[in-house]
Amino acid sequence: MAPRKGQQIFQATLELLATRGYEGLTVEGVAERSGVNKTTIYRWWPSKAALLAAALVETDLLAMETPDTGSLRKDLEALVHGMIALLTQPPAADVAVAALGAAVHHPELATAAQHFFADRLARETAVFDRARRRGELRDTADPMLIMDLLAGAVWLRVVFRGLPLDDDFAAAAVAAVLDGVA
Amino acid sequence: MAPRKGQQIFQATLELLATRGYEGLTVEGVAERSGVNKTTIYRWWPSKAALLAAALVETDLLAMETPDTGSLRKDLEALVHGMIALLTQPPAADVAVAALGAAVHHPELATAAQHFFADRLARETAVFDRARRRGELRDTADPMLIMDLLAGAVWLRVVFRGLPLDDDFAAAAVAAVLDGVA
Amino acid sequence: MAPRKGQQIFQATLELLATRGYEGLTVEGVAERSGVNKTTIYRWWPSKAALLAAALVETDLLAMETPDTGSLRKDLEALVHGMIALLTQPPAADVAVAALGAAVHHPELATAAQHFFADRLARETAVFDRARRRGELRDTADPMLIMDLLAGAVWLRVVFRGLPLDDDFAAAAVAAVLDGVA
Amino acid sequence: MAPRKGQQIFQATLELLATRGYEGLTVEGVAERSGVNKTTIYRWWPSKAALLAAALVETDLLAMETPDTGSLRKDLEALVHGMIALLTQPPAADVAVAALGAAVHHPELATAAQHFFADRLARETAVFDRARRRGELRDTADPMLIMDLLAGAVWLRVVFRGLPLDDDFAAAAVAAVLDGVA
DNA sequence: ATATAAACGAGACGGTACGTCCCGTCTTACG
DNA sequence: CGTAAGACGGGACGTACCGTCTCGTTTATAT
Repeated sequence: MAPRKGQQIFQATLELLATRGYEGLTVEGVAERSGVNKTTIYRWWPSKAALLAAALVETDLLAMETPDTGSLRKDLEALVHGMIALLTQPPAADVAVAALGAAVHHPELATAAQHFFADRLARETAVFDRARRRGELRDTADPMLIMDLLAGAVWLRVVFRGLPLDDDFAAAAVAAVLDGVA
Repeated sequence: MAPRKGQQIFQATLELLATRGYEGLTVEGVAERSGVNKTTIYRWWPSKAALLAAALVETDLLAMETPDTGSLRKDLEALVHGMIALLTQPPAADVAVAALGAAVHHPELATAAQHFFADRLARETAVFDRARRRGELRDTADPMLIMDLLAGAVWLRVVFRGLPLDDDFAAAAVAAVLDGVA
Repeated sequence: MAPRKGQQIFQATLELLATRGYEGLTVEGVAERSGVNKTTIYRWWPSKAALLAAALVETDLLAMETPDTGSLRKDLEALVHGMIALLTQPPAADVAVAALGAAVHHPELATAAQHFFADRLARETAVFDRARRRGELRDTADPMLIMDLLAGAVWLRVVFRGLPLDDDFAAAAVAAVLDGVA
Repeated sequence: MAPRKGQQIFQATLELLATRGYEGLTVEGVAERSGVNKTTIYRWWPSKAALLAAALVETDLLAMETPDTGSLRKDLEALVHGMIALLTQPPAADVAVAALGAAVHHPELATAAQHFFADRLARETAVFDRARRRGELRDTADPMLIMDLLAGAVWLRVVFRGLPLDDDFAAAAVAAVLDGVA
């Protein structure tokens, strides 16, 4: 259940998204770039957002690695690092930021975003499980909350505040959450 | 330096944004709704994003109150509460989420978002100053970091995960940051 | 040399022509309505016009009766009557007018129209032969011319002038041609 | 109330109609050929048929001359001649036949056709008035009927029978109507 | 009865044109 | 003489059919 040139279409979709942004991503542009007729795209996906969501599912551009350094602090710093890279290092950042930004406005992409974060959390759980076994984490600690604090801060800093993030930020953020600020 | 029907234009802009979303917000729609010619809008603002940025500056829909409960924890919980309300309670939420979402794609709005968060931080600073005076906060604690962790988590939960947030979340998030999870 | 569901196809063709007009008659519509795949239609007829031409050949919706009242005048009036009915009484009129109108633009249908009128003329010849035997017609009179004058007038009135035609018109037209107006 | 390049649009419309037929007449084609954007055409005319109707009203390609030879027979022969020319001599014939053929299917064009024939009849009336004054016409003779017989026969012969028409036809047709065939 | 060929259905595709929406610019008339 | 109405070129939208193609699956007939 996929068009014959599905890969070209997805690739063109992500390329256009990365280079021209979400509003510059047009079905006509994708069609031209992927050597497919516009009709074919509409035959398979009802909207630009649905097409992009499908392309995002297929790509491994946004894949994450699950760190396992032996220390929760280091693992979390690595995760924050990965998040920073995801939102700042081209070409993944162009895709990730634009797609997450568009998810605000489009249900199909919102769903994709939910899957994206749910999938990440599933992998991150391993980190917390190991930490808990090592006694590095309180029993009451909530992994989703911790990751949302950290990842949310990265998003806010990078996208909303437009500030650059360095290694120190990762360390400081992780420290704040692990050790508290009071 | 403002058109005669500036208020109607801004109001129409925010109404359209709230009801139809960012993509449904069109210059033509604003013109029609505010009884002004499209040309007039283009004379004063170069783009939809700039118009919206201006409208956001003028509105008090997104204003915040600075809590002063006598306790940092309570103050932070109140701030998180406010953030949750901002992103979930209509009509402010429709405007705030759409505008912040669009800021990802549009420089003018990104600038507005930066001002928005800078302005909030300036007010929040009072909370931290008081807390520091009361000895509720380490000297090394970074207010901006703390607020980014908390506000970022709210954004991520509400917008990217699509999850509802309640009072417990505010308390838990503040506790994590204040007390640490290790 | 006909598809298995030929009758359904022809019926669907004429139905669509009658209800939606020539432009609303589409191969896809015929395929759907007749429970046949679009490919099958294209296997047998090269175009919409060819399909319609074939359907018209098969139908007896446009058949005529040859009058024989014993009087040329009465016979001609009956023929004019039949022509009026053909162009004004549904459902035949919907098909006949649309098909003849389309014949202007499409060679296949033009050929069908020529056959249609040639066939009618062959039958009408009997009327004139009898009249000539009865001495009701000059030797020099040209049956085709007479019929073209009468039938042409009906077409022009009904289709181009959009006027309703009644019995008096038939009588007056026949009188003009039989008796002259000078 | 007309677009700035109205003349170019009308000209392109009639050219395309003449060269490519009614179905080959496309709004996009007219737009391109007349150096106008498609949007502009839709701004002024709701459909292809309406555009064509407007173009036909403006053109003098289909204008007729009113003969005045001093004899009804000659005048009528001249009128039939003109009708034959209108339906057979390019470029007028391409436009006239296609437009009248399309009038069968489109209300706007049907209206235009009615005006066209009504206008012709108004001019032809002069011929009949003169003839009546000269005593060449019975008092009961109906000009519209006479013209419909003659013009209808020309249409039927040329378009539906696909036969060539010569001077003899004009003479014979006029003779039949003036003198009768009985 | 069964092979075999014709006919068919399913459905993807490139393509053209449709008619619409909105963009941002430009012309023009008027107050 | 500047402002505002609105006409304009332009790009993309999403849709409808077109006519073509490939590929299995019936369905009849002719051994």
